[in-house]
Amino acid sequence: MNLKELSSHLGLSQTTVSRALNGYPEVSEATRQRVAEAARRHNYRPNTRAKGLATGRSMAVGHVIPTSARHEMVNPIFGDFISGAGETYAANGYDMVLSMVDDADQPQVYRELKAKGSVDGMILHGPSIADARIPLLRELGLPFVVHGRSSGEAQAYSWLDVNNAAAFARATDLLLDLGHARIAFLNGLEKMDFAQRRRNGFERAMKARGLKLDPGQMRSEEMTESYGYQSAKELLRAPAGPTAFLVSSVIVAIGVRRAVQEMGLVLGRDISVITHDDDLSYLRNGGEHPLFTATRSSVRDAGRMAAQMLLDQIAAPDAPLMTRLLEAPLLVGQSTGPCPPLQHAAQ
Amino acid sequence: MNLKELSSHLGLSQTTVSRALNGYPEVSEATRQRVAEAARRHNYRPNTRAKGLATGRSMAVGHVIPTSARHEMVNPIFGDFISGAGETYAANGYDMVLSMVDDADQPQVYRELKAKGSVDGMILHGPSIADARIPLLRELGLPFVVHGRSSGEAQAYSWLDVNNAAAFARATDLLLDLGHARIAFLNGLEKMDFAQRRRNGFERAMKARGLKLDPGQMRSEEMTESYGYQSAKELLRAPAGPTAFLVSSVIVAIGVRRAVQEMGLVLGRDISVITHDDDLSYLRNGGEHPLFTATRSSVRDAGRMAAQMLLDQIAAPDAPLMTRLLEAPLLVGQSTGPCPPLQHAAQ
DNA sequence: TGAATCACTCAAAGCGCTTTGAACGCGCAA
DNA sequence: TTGCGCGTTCAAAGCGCTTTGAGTGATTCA
Repeated sequence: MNLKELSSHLGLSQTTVSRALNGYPEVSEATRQRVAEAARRHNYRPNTRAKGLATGRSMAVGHVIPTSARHEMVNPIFGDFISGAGETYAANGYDMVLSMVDDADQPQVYRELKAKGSVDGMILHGPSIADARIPLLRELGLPFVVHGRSSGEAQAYSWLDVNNAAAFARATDLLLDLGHARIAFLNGLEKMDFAQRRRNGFERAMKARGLKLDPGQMRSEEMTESYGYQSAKELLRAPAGPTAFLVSSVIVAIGVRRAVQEMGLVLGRDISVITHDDDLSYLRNGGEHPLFTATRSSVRDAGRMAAQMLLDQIAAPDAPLMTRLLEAPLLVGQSTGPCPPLQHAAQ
Repeated sequence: MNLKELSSHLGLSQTTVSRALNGYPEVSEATRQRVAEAARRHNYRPNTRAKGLATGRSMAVGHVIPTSARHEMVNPIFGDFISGAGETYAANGYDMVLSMVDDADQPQVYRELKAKGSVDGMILHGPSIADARIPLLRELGLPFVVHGRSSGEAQAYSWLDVNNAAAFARATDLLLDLGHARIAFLNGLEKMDFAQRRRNGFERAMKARGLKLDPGQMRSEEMTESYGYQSAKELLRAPAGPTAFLVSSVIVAIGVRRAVQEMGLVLGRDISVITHDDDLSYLRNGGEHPLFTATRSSVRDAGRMAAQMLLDQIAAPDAPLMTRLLEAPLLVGQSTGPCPPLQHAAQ
């Protein structure tokens, strides 16, 4: 069922039918009703491609998800982020087109999406320090919103980010307040901007108390369970190992917990752990009394908001750029406690 | 840069340029070179919508991901599945359009994608028993491939599935061989077809040894960490609790592990656990000597394959339907051992 | 009464591409 | 010389929609 058929059915011109359906004022109310009714009855939906061709808009938003080809790794937060964003798109009649591509191929993909006219705007995921994609998107003239930020980018751009530095500083402060001094820091990959900021937060808090950093207790890797496990195991075995861990994701924290328990230690008593918690649906950390003490920020909400910001920007391209900084509250759970008076037995 | 501009640049007609770029034979080799070169220089990409309108194909594939609105839950395997599928699409010039919608809205979304002509085919995720979406898609006339199967669907359709029944029967057999008799079964939601099949495998293996099923030790829930934790905790506290767990996903198994350890028991000694392992990138279960004994099947590979099956079907709609059953080998890890002679202390 | 206004409707152009059917120029056989 | 076939190129139609600019008939005003 297309416009032509529908309008000949109704004995009206395509113009009138199109206008009736798109809410233009120069159509009598009676006709509009008649048209709407017929459209419903025949389950008529304007063809997206034709509509797009005529209007010059695609009613679609692109998400280019970076994947590490080396590890075949895709960050588990994307599912939830996209699910949140998808809600917003669905509510506004937008489609979401997804490309999952290796870091190296990203610029090419952006160029292509633009040249092919597949999308009206983009969400940029996983920004690194001085991310080259930001100037690229600006040059391409596609509206975009960055999930995260990119230090080193001079010009303004739209972004939505968690206040990672503040959150990790606060978390560090709590550990310090509890008497911990040897704090291991298991960060994400530090070419990622968010990881850099978390590190800054951690270092700032440590230095504020006059503590010096121990590079041997700071790591930076892709955030997997086994990264947490291996690191914790190694660090805890070493003499003068950490009494607390500051960790970048619940998945990594689960690995840390495994190591801790395997060594016969007790979480929250012998070893404290604070993690960032993206509030993933399948990995809920508990509500009132969470398992892990954590800085929490729902990545699904972030998806919803980022999508809305992008749609606003598409609707009003000349409106000023928007930015949004979300605070991540620190929720105390069962994984933190005062620093034990005696050093735990190494090994 | 569009066709018209490009061809006037070259002093050729749009016809010739279009044909040169699409590999038609009636273009001289010299012209083809010249055109290709110019296209490259100007970074020309045919506009997707225009091309789609002219050809009647959209060069896009739809994935409709079911989300449980109630739990804001999206199955964590989708990220990896889609990442695998995305590889295949990218290699073949297809886009992927994603809708994340509540179960209840699914039929409407399929109808709409068809009516709007947004996609040339679909992957159907998370089939339930007698899933109504299968007849719907058939009726709509869209090529589709099901990830999983749907018992109760009479007519043929394309699918790609793991042999869940066999895998879970094999896993159960191993536990029984190790002397376990009280085996708790933490299944996924049993309205899901895969969960039903896993249950069948489990029950078949139990009955084959003349064991009767204990409904009190069989559960069925959305596969979260806390589901595993809560269930294990409750079951292990009860008198005559299980000595082994058969579990539907690594996430759930992690919850079980937490409960086991919290109760002072040792995994692989006091309590055995076998789980299904989708080989998620951020939750690798270890290669040679895995942490969990598991039936393993890479959901990323499944994505790759399902996507290829769909593209084949789009290319040759009249070819016979394809189906593919993947076996999931049982890899022995550290979470299984002989049933302990004495019952472990309850609580 | 005629002109101007208004509310509504329409035919046709155009979005950027593919594809049909026609045309063109050339060499070769008759 | 004509005629044919071949290799190559082209003009134009059409995909399904929006939107411009032009009616049309009824109503109002002078």
